[in-house]
Amino acid sequence: MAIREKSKEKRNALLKATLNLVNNNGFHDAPMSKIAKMANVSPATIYIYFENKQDLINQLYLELKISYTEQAFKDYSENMPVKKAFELIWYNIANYKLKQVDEAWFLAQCDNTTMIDENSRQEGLKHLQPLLDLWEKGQKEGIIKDVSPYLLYAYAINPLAFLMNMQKRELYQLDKESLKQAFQASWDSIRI
Amino acid sequence: MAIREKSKEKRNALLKATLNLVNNNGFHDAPMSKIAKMANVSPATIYIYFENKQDLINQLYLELKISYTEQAFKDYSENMPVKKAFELIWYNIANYKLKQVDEAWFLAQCDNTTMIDENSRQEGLKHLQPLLDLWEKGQKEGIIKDVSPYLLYAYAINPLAFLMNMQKRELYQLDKESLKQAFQASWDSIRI
Amino acid sequence: MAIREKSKEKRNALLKATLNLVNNNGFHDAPMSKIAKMANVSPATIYIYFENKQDLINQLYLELKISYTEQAFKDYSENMPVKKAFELIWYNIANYKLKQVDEAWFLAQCDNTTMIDENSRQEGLKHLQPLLDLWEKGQKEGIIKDVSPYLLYAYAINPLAFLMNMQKRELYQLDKESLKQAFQASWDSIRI
Amino acid sequence: MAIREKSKEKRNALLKATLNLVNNNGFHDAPMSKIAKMANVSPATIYIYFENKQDLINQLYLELKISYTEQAFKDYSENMPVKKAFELIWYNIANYKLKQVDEAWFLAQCDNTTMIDENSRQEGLKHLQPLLDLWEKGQKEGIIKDVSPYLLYAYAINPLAFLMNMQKRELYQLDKESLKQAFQASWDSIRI
DNA sequence: GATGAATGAGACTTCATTCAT
DNA sequence: GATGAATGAAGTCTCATTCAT
Repeated sequence: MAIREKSKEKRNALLKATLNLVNNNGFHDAPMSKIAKMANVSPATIYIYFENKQDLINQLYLELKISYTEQAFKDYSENMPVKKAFELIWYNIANYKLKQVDEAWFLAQCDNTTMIDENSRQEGLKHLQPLLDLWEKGQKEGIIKDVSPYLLYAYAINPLAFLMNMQKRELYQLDKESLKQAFQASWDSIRI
Repeated sequence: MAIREKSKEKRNALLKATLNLVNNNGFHDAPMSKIAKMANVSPATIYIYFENKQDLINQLYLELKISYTEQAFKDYSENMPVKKAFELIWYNIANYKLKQVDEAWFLAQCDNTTMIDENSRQEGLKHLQPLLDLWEKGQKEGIIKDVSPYLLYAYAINPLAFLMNMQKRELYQLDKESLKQAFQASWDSIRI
Repeated sequence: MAIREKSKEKRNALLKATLNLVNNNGFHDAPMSKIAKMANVSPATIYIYFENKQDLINQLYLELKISYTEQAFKDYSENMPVKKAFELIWYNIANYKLKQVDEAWFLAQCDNTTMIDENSRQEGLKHLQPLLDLWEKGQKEGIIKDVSPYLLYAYAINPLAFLMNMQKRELYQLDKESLKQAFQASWDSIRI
Repeated sequence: MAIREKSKEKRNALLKATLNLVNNNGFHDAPMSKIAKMANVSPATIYIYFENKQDLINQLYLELKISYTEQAFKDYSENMPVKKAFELIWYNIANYKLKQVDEAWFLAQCDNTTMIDENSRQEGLKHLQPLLDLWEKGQKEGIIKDVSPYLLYAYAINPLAFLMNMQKRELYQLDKESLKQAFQASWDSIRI
């Protein structure tokens, strides 16, 4: 009665292969056949783990988004002082984008593209709530500008994506010093 | 000349159709046949005006990029005071992204994707030189932080792309007041 | 014996599932996986009971054909008078087609299609021999037209398949009265 | 401005190839690739002439059905006496089934199968109306049994399909004499 | 015996591009 | 220059069957 079980390994290999191919070749030219080959399975096997290509992409997106936000709020607790807390989260995010370049790059592509279902996108957004809460707290304390959280995000967090992009293209080097500069800019843009 | 005019019309119709289809359906699912249909020409006709699909996309990208930077430096002259000049350029860019949403959205997709040749991308970057020069001037005058122009761009300009994205998704409204807030954040992040 | 019983159950479930799927979806779109699911077994299990898909279909066909002819000759004995005997058999067949619509419909599909091996088809034909013998007897007695048994079958029996077909499509209603009419037509067509 | 036009020839070659393949191999195992090869075109070409496989089958069905009924009513005029008229139509149909064996066999498959859309089937039925009208006339004149036209069709016409089937399997030979016998049986079954 | 995972072959269909007019 | 037909190559996905437990 013991049978082969769906292996987490294979699933992960497929997700990883998808990530690599989409990153290097774009969503177009990341055919299922190549994904299968890269993951060392038959094309048909993909459909045991995922409903179809869209589902594969969606699941990858969600999984990465979750891992991303997990990292973002590592060591964070709600009763830290606002600036300290922001700094922590900011560096967490920066580190994620620096160390998990491929994952970050994939997420950026999804956010600027029609690749992802609106549903999955919505789902992915939810996980940032604690940061929004933190900003609200900061606004109440008179530390942070009283503007839309979207504006805050645009200046405090999103520029990291651009910098990472430039680094990936070897136009810019994100070292310790420039990280400090970047953080300073982020903070200056949102603090009162 | 009548013929040349007519040709220009067809070429433009093709570029416009491409823009629309890529924006709405993504680069995948923007087949040449649909582009042709939308531009009211035969698929074969596309190949009179463009070498192939990649060339079509590249040319569209460059054309938009040029129009974008033209707008960006409208009314700008090198001997304006730095902050005034920056404000002018910033609002020029903001207006472009607000009014030519589709064009701006297409450019954003290109910048976060493998759609475009590295060549064309380089080519597109050149046109921003005057802004870089302005920043350098500001740095010499001690008005602007002494950091990489990429960092300055990441904070001063790039956030607009994010805000526009949110506005397109109807999550955020870019009105006069919020534009003012955005400009303030931009300026705060790069000024000394 | 418990095991053998259980096995018989599974085999029957598979045959039944095949019947249903082929009837509703057609031979195409009756994949082994769906058959398995409908019979609540694993796809692999099918291959314990049947050699392959063709074998499954063939066996189903033969089984139904046997059950069909069993019904056809229920209560029949060779020394009944010809017309009485024919009436008995005719109504037996009619009842089968009326009550076991699905089975009858499946058989009709097989008889008009490449689904079935020529072998199995031959095998299925054999079981009608008693009817042919009856006709021969009737011919000798000068009651039934002296023509090929195929012709007799075409007029005496086969029309029931068409009527059943129409009934299945809800274009025609086979009630007591119309059965009587049909029998009369059958008899008129073959009697001298 | 003159361009290649969709050729009737190619369309016909495709329909013919489909007919042959479906007849010989069944609807399953009549893949588009084989159809294309048999018609000497590229698989992609099929989709210029037909929307998809279902459409190809549907169109083939309708075309054959029309040609079938055209033949059926050849030389027929409404003011012929009932029996003469019936005989004419009956022989027209018989001849069609004898001479256009493949076409007739394909139609029979469609009528006993899920291959065809219910829509196309309905469409195909319409064309038999004149025969129904003839029967109604015969009933008013007291020549033909006062029963449902479906019953009349089942006995007067449908047996030909069975006989043709047997002939195709070389179990029965439909020569002049047996045709006469068959017509007699048809007439006996429906006349008063 | 029974199973769910796994798969190679192949199904239908689409696409960028070329052909022939 | 302009076209619609035509196509080879390739894409996504399904299927009958086998594997490994």
